[in-house]
Amino acid sequence: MLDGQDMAAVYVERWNAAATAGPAAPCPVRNVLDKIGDKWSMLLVMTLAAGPKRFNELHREVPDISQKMLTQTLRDLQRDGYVGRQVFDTKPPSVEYRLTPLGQSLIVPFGQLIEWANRSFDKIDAARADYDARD
Amino acid sequence: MLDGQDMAAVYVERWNAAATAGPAAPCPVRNVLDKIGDKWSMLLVMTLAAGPKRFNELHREVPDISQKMLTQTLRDLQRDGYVGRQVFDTKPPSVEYRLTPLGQSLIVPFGQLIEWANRSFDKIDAARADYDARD
DNA sequence: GGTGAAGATTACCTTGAGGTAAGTGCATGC
DNA sequence: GCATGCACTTACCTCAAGGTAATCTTCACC
Repeated sequence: MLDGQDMAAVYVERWNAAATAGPAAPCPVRNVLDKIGDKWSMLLVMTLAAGPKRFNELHREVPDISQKMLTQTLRDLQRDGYVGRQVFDTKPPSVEYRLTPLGQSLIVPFGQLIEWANRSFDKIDAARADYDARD
Repeated sequence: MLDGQDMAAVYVERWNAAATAGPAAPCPVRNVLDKIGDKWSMLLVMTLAAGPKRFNELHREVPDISQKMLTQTLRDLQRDGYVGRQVFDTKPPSVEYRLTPLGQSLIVPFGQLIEWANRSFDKIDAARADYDARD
């Protein structure tokens, strides 16, 4: 297990390597961070963590997402191998989405981050109030 | 320690709580995710993990960032309590940025994510090639 | 008196993520 | 025959993140 400094070095190094290699060779870290940073990917992954769901079922559980973004985010997650899509030949055809093993494995480190966020939010909030109080 | 399902439940629940409470009550997770997802915050945090640095020193180590974004990202990180800013009364005045204990504590869960990303990129890449091969 | 470094700030512009709203094809229920 | 549900697709629009480039102030050096 790496410590903080080594981790930082690996990250910065990889990043710079990708930057000098041009946009054709994307940084693995940036790649994952883009998914994590976008508005819906991780919410869908976490929603699917409870088990496989169908399109409209997902839409009901995450009501704020538009159909367009639900389709698009699901496609992206599928392309990257985080979720699998299975069409059942019923009438009307139904489609089921479920996490792949890769998608499930993301939940572990992402979960650590969630825990950190929940633990630390008080401090962040206090820091903000403090900062804003000094003009 | 929570397992995947519980983690998911906490995340989705918090998210929904924040959504129904309106934009006035932001989700702690989204809050942290926004920093992690933006283009420069985590790169600066990781660069500062190696030790305190001055403004132009940071600019030299992260050459792709514009002065504007360096200033702005540093301000945001400072406001949230991730980094501290110390002005030395030399001539010309020099300014030093360093991680706070809160900022240092972020490196742990974030580092797990970096390791996951590096470990998993081959699979993601393979999944993409596979997906793209099927039109 | 001109140049350069440090640490910014400002005005302006581009790009793309995401939202809105409408439409599609097919089937069942009333 | 009309409405409704499912799983999308398409066209259009908005807004904010981020980039570019110029400018500022203070001091030291030559």
